[in-house]
Amino acid sequence: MPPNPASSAALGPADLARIELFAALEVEQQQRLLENHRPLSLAADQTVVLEQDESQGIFLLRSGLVKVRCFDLQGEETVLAVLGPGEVCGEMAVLNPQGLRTADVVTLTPCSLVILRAGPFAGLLHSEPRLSLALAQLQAKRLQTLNRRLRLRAGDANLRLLATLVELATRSAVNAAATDPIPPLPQRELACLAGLARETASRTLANLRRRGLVADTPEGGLRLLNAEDLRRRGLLG
Amino acid sequence: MPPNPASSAALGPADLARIELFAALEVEQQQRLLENHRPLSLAADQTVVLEQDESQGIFLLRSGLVKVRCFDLQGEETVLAVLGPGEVCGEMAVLNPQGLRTADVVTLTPCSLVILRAGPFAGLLHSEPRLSLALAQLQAKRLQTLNRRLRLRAGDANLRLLATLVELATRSAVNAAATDPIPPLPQRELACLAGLARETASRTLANLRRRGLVADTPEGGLRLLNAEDLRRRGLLG
DNA sequence: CTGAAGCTGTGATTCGCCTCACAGGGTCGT
DNA sequence: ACGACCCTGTGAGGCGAATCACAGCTTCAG
Repeated sequence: MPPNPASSAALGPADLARIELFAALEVEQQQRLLENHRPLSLAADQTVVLEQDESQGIFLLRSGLVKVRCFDLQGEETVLAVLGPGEVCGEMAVLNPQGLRTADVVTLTPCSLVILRAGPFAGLLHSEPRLSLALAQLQAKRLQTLNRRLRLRAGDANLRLLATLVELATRSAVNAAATDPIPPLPQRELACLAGLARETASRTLANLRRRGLVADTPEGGLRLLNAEDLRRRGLLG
Repeated sequence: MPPNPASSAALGPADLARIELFAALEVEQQQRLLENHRPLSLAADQTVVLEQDESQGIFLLRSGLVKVRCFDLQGEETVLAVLGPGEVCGEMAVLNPQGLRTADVVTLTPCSLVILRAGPFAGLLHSEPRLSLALAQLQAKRLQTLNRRLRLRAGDANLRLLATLVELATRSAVNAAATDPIPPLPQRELACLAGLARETASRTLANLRRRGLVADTPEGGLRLLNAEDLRRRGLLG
């Protein structure tokens, strides 16, 4: 599928400046990172990068949601992160000496993204402390959200599903709130994100609807209704 | 308790060179980091840093094991990481703009560690790409082990306990193998690390002993016996 | 129209772990 | 020596989620 012309047009330093990782760089440096960039548009449920893939490249997500996942030996899928507009992935493969991918990235919704060449990025990483420091800070943030994820795995089905919905809502747009709408996703996907069986997700969701904590949107998605309840559960902030 | 003179003596650049995070630095830079460092010796089960503590400082672990943990709203403890000799902690608080600690650090065994001043470290971070890059790489490694931890939470009690024992064994010394001995820890602690009830840890451990996968050491600790079995379960590498 | 395939809801059953309860054996202070 | 305390092992019961099974619904291709 050819890239969407509307989304690939006019990509410039202004786009990078909006991305935390690159915000501190000089315009000229941002220009260099943008050399030979390639736009990429994908439908939902498409693989962006494969584990063990050696293809180098930094992915900027312009719109849509993706999940970062891996499989254990029994074929069980574990979701490591959900990324939304303005976020970056693929930067860990550049840090890794072997340059191997350590996880899959798969679209949850239709996505528009941009691939930057890894070479200039890696080069700049060695010469520009602002970039490597920003990267370390990005990783620190990733560690924080992963910590949160780990904590939530101890909770029951309600908590886990709510936490998943909060994550989806807050990442579905830049500066999104927990009560912003969540794009339509199959229950199978929600269950997988929450680490639950599909049937349990269905029952739990029905439960949340009955309690007035979640409602369906006209578009077929979901919306969290009770921010106060979420705060009480420690799912905000 | 005063610091152990034997362990606090003669700390110099050679010590830092053995620590991945600082290995790439010039000797002169290492010297600067060591200015005003303080040694610290702790018994088992002592708190090193408190969550929300604003005290700045980088901790180098010279010997012993510590756990990094946090609590959720229900008072449940979640262990985020286990660190051993040669590892560093506290560096995330320097990256964090507010400088707040995001987790507790508690000793599992008697520990000898060194506290570096945060100021010089933070300064060097902004001027020396080798340091900030090494930090990003350290964070990347942390993310990897946290990913593994998250995956294992999906497994059953046997897998989780074995994974915990592997982690303890491999971190109990520099370059330790999974079949190296694990220092004595109360079952309560093992259970907490594995995310299990104490009784379940006891029963599961009995099970592993019966199957010849684990044995007690004369010192009161444990030792993993069957590396092949661990490999089959995806707990090595 | 019709059948295939995917999604959702729901019951019934099973299984694993948590919880409660308790007993025996160390260690320590007094 | 004695109790207080913590550690370990083990039994019994209950609960929550996975699993199995299926029915109604939509979508879509032929």
